Amino acid sequence: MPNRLRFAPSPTGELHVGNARTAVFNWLFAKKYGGALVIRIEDTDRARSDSRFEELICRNLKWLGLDWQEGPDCGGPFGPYRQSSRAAIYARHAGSLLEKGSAYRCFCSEEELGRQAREARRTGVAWKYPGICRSLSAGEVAQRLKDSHPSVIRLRVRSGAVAFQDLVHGEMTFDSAVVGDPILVRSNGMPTYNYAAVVDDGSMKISHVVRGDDHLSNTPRQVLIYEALGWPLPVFAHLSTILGPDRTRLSKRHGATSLQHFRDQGVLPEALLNSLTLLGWAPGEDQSEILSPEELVASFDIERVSKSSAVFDVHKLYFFNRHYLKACEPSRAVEWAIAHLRREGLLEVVDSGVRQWVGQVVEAFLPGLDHLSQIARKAPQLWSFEAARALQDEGVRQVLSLPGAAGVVEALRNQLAQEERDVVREWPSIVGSVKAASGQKGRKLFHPIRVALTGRDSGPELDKLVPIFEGGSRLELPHPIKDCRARIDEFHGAMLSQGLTSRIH
RNA sequence: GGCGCUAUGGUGUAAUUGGUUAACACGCUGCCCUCUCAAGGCAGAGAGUACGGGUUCGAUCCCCGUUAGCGCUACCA
Repeated sequence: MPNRLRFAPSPTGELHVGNARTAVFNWLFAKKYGGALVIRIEDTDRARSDSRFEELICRNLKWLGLDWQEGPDCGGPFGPYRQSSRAAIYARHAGSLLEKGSAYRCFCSEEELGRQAREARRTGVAWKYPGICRSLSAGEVAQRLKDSHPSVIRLRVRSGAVAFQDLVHGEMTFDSAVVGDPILVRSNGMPTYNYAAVVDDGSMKISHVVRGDDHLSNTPRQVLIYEALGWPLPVFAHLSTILGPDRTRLSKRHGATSLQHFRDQGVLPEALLNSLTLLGWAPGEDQSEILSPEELVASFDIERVSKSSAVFDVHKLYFFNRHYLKACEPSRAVEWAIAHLRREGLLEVVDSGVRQWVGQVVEAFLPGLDHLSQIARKAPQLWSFEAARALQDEGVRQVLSLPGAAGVVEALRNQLAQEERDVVREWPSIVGSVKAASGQKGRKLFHPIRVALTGRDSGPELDKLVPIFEGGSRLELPHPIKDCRARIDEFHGAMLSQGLTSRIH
């Protein structure tokens, strides 16, 4: 029964899909059994670490919907939760390991060992630390220390088999003979990853270590450290790697993979969560893949997690996002759209009228949007209606070449010329009159109307578009919206100047 | 070089853990609906389970090899 889980990111970059999935699995596993999740920041590599990333990572995890009980932001009984502030703890345990003889000081030079390793590699021979300093006497050690020889602390690896339990790979066994005595503490006093991770997981009483399978080969080394420390072993679960479409490890090269990016795009957190959970895991046969956070927690089973690597497919994420976008409370999408349109400079002062209007826009354009930031792009007919340019469009020209099309445009213009008509309320009757005057119906009626009013041959229903045009035109917007009369006049004028109405009469 | 992990349609996964016409979702194609696109509904194409050997009456499933990809083999994490 898991009672303490952990997610331990390095603050060396933004949180991307692969790491986020590890966090999600930890969270789901903890949630499912009522365990605690702790966030620990692995910043022993000072050169690459940046606290800016730490903050960003936590913010993005929260946005995703995850929560944790202990961490750098909220403290907890096993802190501190940043490795950079735990130096004393690592030093203390290293000291006792040294005292027990489970570890020893090594004065071998980094350059010399590196040379040997490279040489061995070149000649195709297996190489591990030969144990030169293993049997230095206490006196020798003291003397070299006094002469301030740089030294590292190494674990004295015992011989024999090393075994541990892995929830996704099963029982794992390695031969300790293949691992050279690993360095625990570097010559600059900083702990190495394997050592710090063990000291932290052990002292934080982590019961289940759920992490990427790039650590699988490190685990025997870590198990040996647990043993030396005399600590009980946690249960492990090594998760497969997440790959990009080209089947290489997901990275910046694949572009948009950070959570922040998807968040900025207007992807809903529940969609990302759903999509991330399906990377290497699937619900039972009879269950839908569309699962709310609560359902995910209930269904998740870490022992059903796949052992093989998974390609992250952004199309499937968008599929989930379209679904959740349609299902979510409209006001959520509207508020998001308002914020986005503001960033784009298409909105300034937002009063209730504007809010209501954006609501209409969202309702009309939402079906078919992968994510909300597409809204301005998918609705160009609102802000950029240019009749002259529209007439260059192949699709538009095709519509206008329909027999009677020019007559429809003409009739619509005549109808709208009547100033007293309320375009929105009387739209059905306006269409009726155009129908009567032009003698066209069905697509031959609606297509020319659509083209004349929107400049495009496709888009949401005219019944939805007309109120958006009319309403939008009365709003104070940085980029004014043209109303139907302005549109038809401009379009008709452009047709005239291009000689497209000459054959009507 | 050594050690380890992995391998089911294009993608993610299923297959009561040896008996199925190998299932579902995304994507793709087509049809219906419809003023158009999208949405929605319906249908279809697409794998014989990396390859080769075993074991078995029978292997996606068990065993052994091979190949490929990946990881570790660092005073990176």
